[in-house]
Amino acid sequence: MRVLVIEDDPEVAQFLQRGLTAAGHEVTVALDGKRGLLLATTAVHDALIVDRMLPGVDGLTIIRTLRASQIMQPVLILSAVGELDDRVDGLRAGGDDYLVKPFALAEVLARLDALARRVRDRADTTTTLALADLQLDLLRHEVRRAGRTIDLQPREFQLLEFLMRHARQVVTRTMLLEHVWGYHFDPQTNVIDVHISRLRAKIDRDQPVPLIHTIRGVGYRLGLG
Amino acid sequence: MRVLVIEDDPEVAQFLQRGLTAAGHEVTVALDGKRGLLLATTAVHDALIVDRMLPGVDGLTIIRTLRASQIMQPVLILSAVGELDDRVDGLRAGGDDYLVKPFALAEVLARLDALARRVRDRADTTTTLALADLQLDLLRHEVRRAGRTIDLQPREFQLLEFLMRHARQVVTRTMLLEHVWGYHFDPQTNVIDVHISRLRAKIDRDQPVPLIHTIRGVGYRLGLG
DNA sequence: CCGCGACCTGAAAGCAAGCTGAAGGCGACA
DNA sequence: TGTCGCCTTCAGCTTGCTTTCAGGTCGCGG
Repeated sequence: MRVLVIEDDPEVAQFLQRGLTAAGHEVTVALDGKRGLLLATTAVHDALIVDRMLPGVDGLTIIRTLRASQIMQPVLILSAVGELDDRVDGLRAGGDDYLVKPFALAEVLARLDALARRVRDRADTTTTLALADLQLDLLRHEVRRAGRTIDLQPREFQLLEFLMRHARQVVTRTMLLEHVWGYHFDPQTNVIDVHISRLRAKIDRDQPVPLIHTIRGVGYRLGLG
Repeated sequence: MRVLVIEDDPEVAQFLQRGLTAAGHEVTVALDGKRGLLLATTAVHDALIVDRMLPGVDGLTIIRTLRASQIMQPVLILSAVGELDDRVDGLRAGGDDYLVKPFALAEVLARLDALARRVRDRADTTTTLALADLQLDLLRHEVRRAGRTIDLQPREFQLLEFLMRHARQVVTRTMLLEHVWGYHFDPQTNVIDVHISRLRAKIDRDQPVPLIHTIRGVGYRLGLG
């Protein structure tokens, strides 16, 4: 699991990083809210651990901002306060679970597992695909990037859907021809290039971070980096 | 009201059974989770009262299982714990209300009434569908847009009803053929186009905002934007 | 009980718009 | 410097919209 930890106390941050890494997770740490928000919106994570009190951008503000951008990764809130009212605020802001300092590493891992399980259950009714700030709603047949709705042609939609279903993987031209076009041969034209180009113009143009990457000689990859 | 009580403590169970029966309800008691789940899925009840902590199958698990099977009877959760985390978990699992032990009989009855009322309200609104300024009254068989009554042919009414029941979602041609026409094959004609056209003429013509949208190559979507 | 007419439905045809894919020239990466 | 990929243009074709027409059904009146 790729976990983003947003925590200003370097001691706690390191404790989490070590513990989670030891448990087999991939951990990114942000030491302030601003940086955390940036990472949360631009990089892909399976879960977030966010401190309630942060210098600069407050933890709850981060969560609200993310939820407003339809980023629905599970969030585990950390708090030194532990008062009930605070808990309610946190959960109301869109947090999924709450943990009061001091906490045992085992508890963090347990709650993280619980969150992941819940997300997996939710994913059974796969009606929407998401990657960073890009999301595709199959039921509504709607694509959004950074909150803005994007109109796609049928072929473009199919193409993007396939890319999103194989997010972060390299997708070869042959795979695309087979699954998006239904061709089982090479049409000897540049259809794919053309549609990737059109998709880029709609998805990546005017965006700070491109999501469609060319792997020269191989194919394409949808993702960050 | 037919109430199913799932509670392992025989004292509490008997207390509830007596109290509810005296108040005119029909009560079934299950003393463990397994038996409770069986009764909940096989017999008809108007409401459930479920203990949070149960030997065998946990109370929250019962609720989740029921909700997953689309059993939407109102559930009142009982808990000896009374901590906030627990409440949140319970409500998130699909419970409708929460009661902390020890409780007064009057309170149980009051909450049960509240739940029943909520369900009744929910059922009332089922006779009418609405989207933006368009509304469809199933009982009166009447359609209004922006306050003006609109005459629809039977087939047009069926079509609109189906679209409204799937508002904001894409409805494919196949779905329409199956559910509005009852065809399980492609009639190879443009019936759908024709009726959509007629419906548009009545619903969307002379309106500033169209509600019926074409998703090229897929179907149609009723909604704004 | 039969016949007429209004109305509803679904098929077909013509039309318009929108989408797709082929080709060519340009740019970038190795 | 050569190869691979990108972008634009354009023509053809698919898709969907609208109108017209004919068959069928229901209700009413003779």
